Amino acid sequence: MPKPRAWPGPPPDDVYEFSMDAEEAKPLHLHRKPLEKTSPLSKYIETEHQQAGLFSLSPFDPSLDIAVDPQKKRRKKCGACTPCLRKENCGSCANCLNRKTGKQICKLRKCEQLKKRLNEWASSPVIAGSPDTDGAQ
DNA sequence: CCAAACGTCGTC
DNA sequence: GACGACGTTTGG
Repeated sequence: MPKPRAWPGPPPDDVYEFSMDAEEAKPLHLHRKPLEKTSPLSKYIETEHQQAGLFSLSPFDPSLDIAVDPQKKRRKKCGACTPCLRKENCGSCANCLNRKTGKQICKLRKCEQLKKRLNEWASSPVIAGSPDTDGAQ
């Protein structure tokens, strides 16, 4: 078994079952922009800051977002944690030294949220700022 | 199209 | 359990 792995790709999802409404059935353009097209990083960060410190409840239902493909949707940096605030890479960590092969962001810039597993992150009721010294596990 | 970065699997 | 490597996704 050279490289069995799990699935080399997604299952037979050659077609989607969503209703092809005239409004959404627009031509697939030339690129693949599923959703969130007009979301500048700056705007995104601002939103995160607000949600992280000003709003306890999300303005939108996160369930709808993950309902699309929770296991395939890639998360983005929160932009509010210390690592995210870092603008330059350290250039000394393994990721920086092996960025070409490792293809990963500098360890010092790795978002606290992304460090957690998708399951843990999805289970977290709050957004960062909760180290929780209870050590539940 | 390319570079950067995330997600998952394999190995130590 | 942590780290490394590779594939894939995402943004410019």
